[in-house]
Amino acid sequence: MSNDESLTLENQLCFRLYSLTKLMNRHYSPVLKKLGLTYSQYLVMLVLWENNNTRSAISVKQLGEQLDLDSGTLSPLLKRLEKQALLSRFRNTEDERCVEIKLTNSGCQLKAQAQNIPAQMFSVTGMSQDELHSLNTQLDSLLTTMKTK
Amino acid sequence: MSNDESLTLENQLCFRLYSLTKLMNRHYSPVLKKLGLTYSQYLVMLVLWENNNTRSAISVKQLGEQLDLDSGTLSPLLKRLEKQALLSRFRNTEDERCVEIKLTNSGCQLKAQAQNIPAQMFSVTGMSQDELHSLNTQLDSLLTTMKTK
DNA sequence: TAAAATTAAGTTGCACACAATTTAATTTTA
DNA sequence: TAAAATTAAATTGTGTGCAACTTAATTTTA
Repeated sequence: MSNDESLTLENQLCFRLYSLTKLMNRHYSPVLKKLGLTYSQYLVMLVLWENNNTRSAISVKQLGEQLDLDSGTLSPLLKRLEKQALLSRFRNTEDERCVEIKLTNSGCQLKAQAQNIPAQMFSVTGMSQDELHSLNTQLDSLLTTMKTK
Repeated sequence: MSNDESLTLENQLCFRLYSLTKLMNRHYSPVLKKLGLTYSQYLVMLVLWENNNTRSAISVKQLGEQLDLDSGTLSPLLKRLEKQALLSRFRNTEDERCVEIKLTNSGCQLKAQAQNIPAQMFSVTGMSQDELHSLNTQLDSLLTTMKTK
């Protein structure tokens, strides 16, 4: 491919990822709005639900590692979720630099309302389980490569 | 897969797309910074370069259709590019509702500095041309499906 | 152990995305 | 053709992402 051809929208993997991410967000938004969540807030809740976080806590730093987000993004986002009473934030007594996040009961209960979202979103893709799995594998390998470069 | 398993980060296509888009952006940013562009601004410039836009103009609406962005995003972004003297904006005299965008000479000249970016980014993916083409095809089909639902 | 370095959150500032609204121009239609 | 509807940009407000910086706590090291 010539330099000139490479420099077009339709030849760019990145534009496809960018467009798909926006499109995904637009499909998630109306569904998540019923739970009072944005997509990023939903990701945080996924991590907390996954760890059955009502009992044990997770630090902002750990959350940031799992979601690949820094405190500049997470701090205000977590404050909004706290204001909605979905989680609570408190300083670790052993190490006062760390802030720990715990689900409230209502944050834990919200999980029930989210149970059908993955299936709903899967149906929007129009893909088979096999196609989805294959695409996930390719994207994982790309993620791994790009993280190390 | 159970509802509970579906509701985890690692099982979500969307999280992969979201993470990859952010990762791509982090690889583009330092490269684009040398040209004084953000990734979104780069996309706009790609469309303008592609249409050899120094002579013929393109409306904000057309730009928005190609990039899937609305005026709420494009209007301030285009103003910033105008301030950098990369493009000019003027009302269409036939239909005063429309604003037309034209590259300036310096905006057109910037293309030369962008010529090697696609190859540079391709190398970051670590993929072969065949793998890239295959992934692009899969993402295109997903884009098409999700746009119509 | 006191000073220097590191670490974790939080803050500030900038640039998107996008919903919702506003303004002005054009087109439709009653 | 005057009123209603539509269209194109721009504006406003909210919520990310992230770079750069600040603050406070902890760890390292000289």
